[in-house]
Parts: sequence; structure tokens; C-alpha cells
Amino acid sequence: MSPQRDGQSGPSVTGRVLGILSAFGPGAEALSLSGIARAAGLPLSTAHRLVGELAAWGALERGEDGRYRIGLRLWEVGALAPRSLGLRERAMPYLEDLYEATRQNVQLAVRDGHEVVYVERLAHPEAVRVFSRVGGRMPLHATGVGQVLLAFAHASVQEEVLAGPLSALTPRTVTDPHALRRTLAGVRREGVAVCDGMVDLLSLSVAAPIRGEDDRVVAAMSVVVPSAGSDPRTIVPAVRATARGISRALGSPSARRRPSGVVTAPPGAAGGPAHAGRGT
Amino acid sequence: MSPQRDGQSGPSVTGRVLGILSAFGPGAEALSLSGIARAAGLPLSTAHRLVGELAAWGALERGEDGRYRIGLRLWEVGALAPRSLGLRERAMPYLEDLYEATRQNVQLAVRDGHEVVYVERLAHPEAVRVFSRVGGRMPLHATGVGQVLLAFAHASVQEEVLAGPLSALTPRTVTDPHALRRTLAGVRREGVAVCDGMVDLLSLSVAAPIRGEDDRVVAAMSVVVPSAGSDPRTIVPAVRATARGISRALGSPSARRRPSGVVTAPPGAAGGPAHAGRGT
DNA sequence: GCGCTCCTTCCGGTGGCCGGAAGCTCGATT
DNA sequence: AATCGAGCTTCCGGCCACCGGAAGGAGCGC
Repeated sequence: MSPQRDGQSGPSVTGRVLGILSAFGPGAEALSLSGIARAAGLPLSTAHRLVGELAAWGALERGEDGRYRIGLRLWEVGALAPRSLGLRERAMPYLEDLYEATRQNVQLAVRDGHEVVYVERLAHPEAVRVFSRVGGRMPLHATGVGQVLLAFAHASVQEEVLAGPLSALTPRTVTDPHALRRTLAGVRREGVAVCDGMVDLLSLSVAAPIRGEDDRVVAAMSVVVPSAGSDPRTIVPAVRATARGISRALGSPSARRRPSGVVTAPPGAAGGPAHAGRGT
Repeated sequence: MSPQRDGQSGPSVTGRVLGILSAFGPGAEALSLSGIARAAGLPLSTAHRLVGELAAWGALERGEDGRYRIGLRLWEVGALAPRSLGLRERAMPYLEDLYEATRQNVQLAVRDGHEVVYVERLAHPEAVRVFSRVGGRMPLHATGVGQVLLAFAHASVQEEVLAGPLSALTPRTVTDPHALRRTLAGVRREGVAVCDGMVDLLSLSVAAPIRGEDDRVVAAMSVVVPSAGSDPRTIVPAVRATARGISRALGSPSARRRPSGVVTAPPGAAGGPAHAGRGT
């Protein structure tokens, strides 16, 4: 409907092709030819030709109902994105352990511009329903992982977000720039973000930063639990330890040495991730 | 190097763009501009223009080293592929449980033409090294999931594969058409494929089919364990039960009713997947 | 039957694409 | 330090591949 960044791609053929791909999105996984043409702002015959070529290559697939969907081949190419697969591959075992221990929702996300993109998500069917989805986007200021990524992003990014409008997903979302600035400072100080009822009123998320080779924050992870009856205190150590473990797996220098003291998470509440302690 | 399906895409602009995407692949996650031009068979200036447009949109990203990688935006679009995300999303919890129980490698794959494409993989860092990777391809006849997908594929597909050359990954790979035909019959009869040392000599895989709404086999899953010291007998029931659970989650009619008798997997060896038994 | 939507094919005009060539930036080599 | 080479970027005129209106077919609901 709203021409966000669809046909705007310019009149070049490449732009049109990308416009066609943009027509697909969450909630629009399958489109008819004319649907694509409409969404991409292309004449039907043009769309027909381009879509035909894309389908022949495998970027799109045509279902029995005649509608087009994203094809396996395009998925394959997309899977090569280093910020998804490379990260995911290494982080998975740690996320696994945390998931297993908490039996809730575990998420992995990266930042793209002023939004957070969810790269991986382990969700227990009976866990609290969570809004995000793999490949989905959310505003930075309103989510746990988003606040972490924002807190450790370049100052210019922070200023831009603080300057822009801060949408409220729930009454509890931080929308005041000053409050957000304070929150971010807290996140930097604590190394975790705790967001209660910001995305939806029933869930609470605890997020921590993941660092890469050069020690910059490259991703964030979080655990989402029911808001009621959960004590963040029991979760924070586990999240912190897991994030640290992933950072080490990615080669972060600051995560090299064993966490001084005892941070391996209490075995009682949220069982110590098996890998967090062992290097090899 | 070898012009497999690169520049062949035809002289249309769309073909060139897709050729550029084809330049990336396993083992070629990052390419320089001239590398792309070479792989796609394009003049440098042409590649430069097209790549620039792709990068501006987010289909490609340029690293600090100047090389291009697949961009997050393309990954996002690819994640909409129903055969990856839709399937994955529903299968995950079951795979989780199986992974947790076995602490080995759990894989999920679909068929594309004469190859198997791995859609998901849970790998324990200390488990037996496995050759496949998410987004990777393998021949149908040589892998556990491949044999399952082949056994339940349309007869024409089977004939084509049986007619074509059957490459040998190890001395133990089935390369004789008659033997393969017999193997496939066995897979259909048993509902599982057991492949010992076919991909590499050290690992053994047990695979089972996953059925969709119309009861057709839409995917396959497998567990890969060390060849030495593993008894398939202890794994088969767990794999079967998990595959059945996923089938039910996908709406397969034949997986509706409780498995007659006791197939919920022995709790000892490979702990019963928590979801396999309970519906809601 | 009639109208509707959606899909497919065709074809002539033209504007976007092509790609050679020249200039630039880096780093390696002598 | 000068030279070389590999890779990247920009420019621009000619040409051809792309565009998209129009016409025809298929399927469906009224």
C-alpha cells in the first residue's frame, strides 16, 4: 500500500528487480503477479517479465495456487550473509544451552540503521508469546536487544535516535529522550538491559551485548520471560555469562580471561551453560 | 573459474544481477569487485555499476576491507522463503529436544532438484564434525536426509537420479543404481534411512521423513553421530518420533493419531522429546 | 451469459544500459 | 624514491534490450 521504499528504487532495471523483492515482507510471504506489480509500482507486463526471470533462476517460486513466494535459491544466497550465518553458527550452542536452561525465549539480534533485526530466535511453544520473528525488525529504543545495541553504538547513531520520534509500543515504552539517555548509560554501566513491558505488557526481556574480534559490540542477545512472577535477578547472570561466552567464541579480547570471581551463573535457578566455563 | 551457472544467465540485466549473486557461495562469502566481475563474467565497469546499486539497496554490504558480502537486507528477504522459515519455525522445538537429548548433530533439509539443501542444523561443538552447513547442498543419494527425500520423491525424480552418475564421497557411498534402488525401497518400508560412512567414514546418520498438510514428504531430518560406538537402534525410535511430531505440527493427517503402541522413544538412551507426546 | 480479475503474449519506439578508456589509490618491488 | 601493477572509480556516445500499451485467453462469481 504505502510506497515506503518500493518503486522508489529508481527506474533502473536493478531497482525494479529489488523493488519486486521488497514487495515481499512479513505478512506478505505470498503474492500474485498483479499483487507484486501493484506493490512494486510496475506495469503488469514489466512485472511479468522480470518475475518470470526471477522464478526461472530460483529467486522466486510459484506455488500451486499461482502465487509467488521467495525461492530456496534466494534463501541460500541470503544465508551467506556474515551477520546472520557466521554469527548464528557460532552463537547457537550457547543460545541452545541458555534456552534449555530457561525454557523460554532466547533471541539474537544485530543492528541495521535505527532498527534491530532479529537473526535467531529459540522459542518454547508454551513460553510467553513474543512479538518478534526471525528476519523481523523493531525500533531500537523499545526492545532489550535494541537498547543494548543502541547503548554501544556510535554516538552519532544514538543522537539520531534520541532526536527522532520515539514510538510507544506500550504505555511503558521509554519515549522520553532524557529517560532513554539515562537508561542507555545504565546499560553501559551494568552490561545488561532489562526491559519490562516495553514491547508488550506481559513480557520482560534481559539483554546483553556480544562483542567481536575488535571488541566492538556486533550483536546482542536476550531472554524474554513472562513479566509476572519473574525475577530478573535470577536471569541476569545467565544472560551475561552466555553473551560473554559467545563473545569469546567470536574472538573478543576482553572476554578472553575467565570472568574474575564467580559469574558462571548459579546452577540452581538457571543452570550454568555448559560451554560458558570451558574454553576448548 | 568454471562457468557453471554464472554468466550463462543471459544478457538481460536481471540475469546479470542474479549472476552477481551467484558469484557468492560457500567458500566465497566475501569478494572484491573484480572478483565478482570475474566470477559473473562481466566487464568491470558493468559490475561496478550493478554492484553499487545492490549495495545501496542493502543486498550487498561492503566491508572495511573493500570486499563485498551478502547484505542483511537480502538475508531478510531470503528468510521469508516458506520452505526455510515456515518449516524451520515449526520444527525447531522438536529439533531442540532431540538435540538436547542426543547432544550430537541434528539436521533439517529439503529437496531442490537432485540435491538436498540443509535448512537447519544444530551442532554440538564437541560432536562429530559434519560436512554439511546451513544453506549447503549435497547429492541426494549419498546422505541420510537425501535418501529419505529421494525415496519419497516422485518416481520421475528417482529415475533421473538413478540414471545419472552417482558420485562417491567415500568408498562406502552407494553408487550402484540397483543397490540404491533397493536401499530406497528399504527406506520407504522402514520409514528411516541409516547411512553409515557415506558422507565421511567417521559419521553415521539416521534420517526420517517429515510430511506436510497433504501428507506428502516435504522435508527430512536426521541425527548424525560418530560411526564408531553408536548403535543406530537406540537412535531410530527417537528420530522417528521427532519426525512424526514435526509432521503433526505441520498438519499431516497421517501423524494425527497417537502412534499406535509405544513409539515415544525410550526415556533412557535418547530421552523422549517433550513435545512428541503432548499435543496442546 | 456477462462482467470481472488475473495472467500471458506481442511488438515498435526509445531511453537506459554497455563497456572501452582514462585517471586514481594503494601497496609491493627494484 | 621511482616504478610498476592490481584494483577501483568515473565518464560518455552509440546501440540495443527493455518498456509497457494493447489485445487475447483463462477462470470465477453473479
